[in-house]
Amino acid sequence: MAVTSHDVARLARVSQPTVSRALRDQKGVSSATRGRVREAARSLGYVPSQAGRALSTRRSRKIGVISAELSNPFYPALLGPLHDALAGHGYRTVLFTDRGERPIELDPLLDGSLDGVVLTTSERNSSLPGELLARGVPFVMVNRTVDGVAADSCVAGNRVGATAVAELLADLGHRRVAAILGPESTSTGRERAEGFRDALAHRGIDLPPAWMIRGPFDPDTGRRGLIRLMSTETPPTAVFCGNDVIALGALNAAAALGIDIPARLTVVGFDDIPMAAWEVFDLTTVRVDLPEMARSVAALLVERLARPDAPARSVVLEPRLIMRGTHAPLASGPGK
Amino acid sequence: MAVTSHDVARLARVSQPTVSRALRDQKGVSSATRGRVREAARSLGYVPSQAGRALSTRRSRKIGVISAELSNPFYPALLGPLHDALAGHGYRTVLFTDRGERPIELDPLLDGSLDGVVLTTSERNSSLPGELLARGVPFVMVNRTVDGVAADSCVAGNRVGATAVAELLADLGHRRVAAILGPESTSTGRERAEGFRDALAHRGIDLPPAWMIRGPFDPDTGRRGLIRLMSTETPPTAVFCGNDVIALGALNAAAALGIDIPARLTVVGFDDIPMAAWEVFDLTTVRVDLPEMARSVAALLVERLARPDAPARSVVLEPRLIMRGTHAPLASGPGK
DNA sequence: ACGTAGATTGCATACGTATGCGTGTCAACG
DNA sequence: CGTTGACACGCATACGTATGCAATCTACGT
Repeated sequence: MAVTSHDVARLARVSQPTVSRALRDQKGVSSATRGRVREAARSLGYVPSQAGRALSTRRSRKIGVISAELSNPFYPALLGPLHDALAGHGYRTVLFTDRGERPIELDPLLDGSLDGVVLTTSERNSSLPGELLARGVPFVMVNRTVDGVAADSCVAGNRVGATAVAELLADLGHRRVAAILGPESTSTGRERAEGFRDALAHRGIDLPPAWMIRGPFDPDTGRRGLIRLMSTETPPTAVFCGNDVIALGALNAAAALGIDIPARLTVVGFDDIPMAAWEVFDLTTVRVDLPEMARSVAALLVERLARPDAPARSVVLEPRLIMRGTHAPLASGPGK
Repeated sequence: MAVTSHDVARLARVSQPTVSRALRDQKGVSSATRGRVREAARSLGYVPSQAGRALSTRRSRKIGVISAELSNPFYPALLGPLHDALAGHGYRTVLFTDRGERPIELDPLLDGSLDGVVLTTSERNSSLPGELLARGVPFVMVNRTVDGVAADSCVAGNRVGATAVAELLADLGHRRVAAILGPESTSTGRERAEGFRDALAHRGIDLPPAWMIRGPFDPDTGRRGLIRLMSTETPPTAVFCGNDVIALGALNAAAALGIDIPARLTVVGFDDIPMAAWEVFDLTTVRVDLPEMARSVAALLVERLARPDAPARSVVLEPRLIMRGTHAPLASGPGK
């Protein structure tokens, strides 16, 4: 049924290897022959089989990317640029979604059908990097890292960013400050939490445990977290969210509760995903340059493929505060 | 470097074909041998090569899914369930993103490395279905269809849904009604537009061309459309949006313009993507059961794979109005 | 004891492409 | 005219798995 290079060879009256060489513009084929082969291939609608090629060359020019579910808007924001960056290096992206439920399926990553892997969802104690390392599968971690694994990675300056937020809130006069954070089991969750708490402490502001709420990086965490925080008698006047997705959830809860933002409550996020700039949110946040992160990851991976035994490298992207509309000075007036 | 079935065979002191049979639980292998092979495979960490398997069986158990960019929230909402539904039938999903710019790359769809394809982004005049048909690649169109191609498809009842919206707006007393619609070049764009216009006409309400704004199914279309509509001297009192993503853009513009929704303007969407239910939007819309659509598509494709020559089938999902907070009766009071 | 059915296993090969190596051709050069 | 070399091309084979078929073995019935 399918057209193979043998069919093309027969039509062009050459051998199959000559077809292979001609179509890939290798030298050793006369231009007359090349023309005949091209024409034959075109007229038959020949498309080289990737399976055959991969088997023969042991390379697929495909990169596996492990992502959380796409319904979490952070991941599309990262994956789009990543897809483009890899394409720029001639690699196709194969997406694997990692719903938390059960561990991700290993076989498709290890069976040699991928030239490399990008990990975006690793928990700090994940065994996946170790597996890949043991199998010799080149990989890069992005956004999150894993404890004690010497591998290429590209992450944001989480502590620096969180510190900047703490400074901002302190400068605005806030003293009753809370946080709705990501899981302790992720590097981003932990580093942003620590950076924020430490920087607040440095400014003499205490962050009581009850005001450090934890949950997955999803809108529901923000929603529930905010409801809990605001239902106490003396609620916080500012909330730092572990990422934008959590912050959007918090803003939704605020809308549901009728809480005026930023007049009554300051909310700050982290990442600056595209939706943060939407007018209904207008979220003050910490920008992580995701396109830059994507480019950086692609470059790291490509170099790793070229030199498998080179020492591991880590790239840290410095984040930047983006001032929008969800922060305000502490209301000094008559208050409530 | 990689472990092959030959390595396993050597260790288990059997032939390679026996390894192949043993690990796939075929009959004709004694349980003693099967045990030895299993153990050998386990101890070597053997993972069968998909490339080799695909080459030999001519099947990959992979389905290609063509989607628009993931930054458009409609697609994650459809792709998540679709991924699950296909997985339920034992198929893996391979994602291809179709940015409008240049036509999608054909070769990876035709080279035999996919058992089937799901099209989500077709323009009405797209040549892709024809190509797939000519090549004998099984495929199903979902959400959108293509003119004059007899192929399996699963779509929403776009005219019915749009009619329901028109009825609602008329019942609420609105007479100055506008629409911000998707591209005429898509079946959804056209059917929703026609259904809406016709149903309005049936109720004696005219939809002047200037109030039928067209654009891609993205937030910016909604944003710009609403700004244009509301900057006339007698703006509409209700706007129907071609899908939820456009509606969200419109709501953002309304927020930016300080337009009170629904008091001053009714906005209705189409699809009921998860974000429509977020409190900050609380969008009244037409629900398309995307999980059901996904299941239906998966079933259609699986049956197509089983019987390639069966007649084409079309499934239409009946939509349902979801009343939330962005619609209201026409303000009968003193008005502005 | 002998034939036979059934179970277990190996042999040979196919799938489609890529590549090392050998062969043939022809022009240029001595 | 013989030699050398470059060039174009084909032959053989490898990549890893699956499968039709033949071979071997076991057990059983007569």
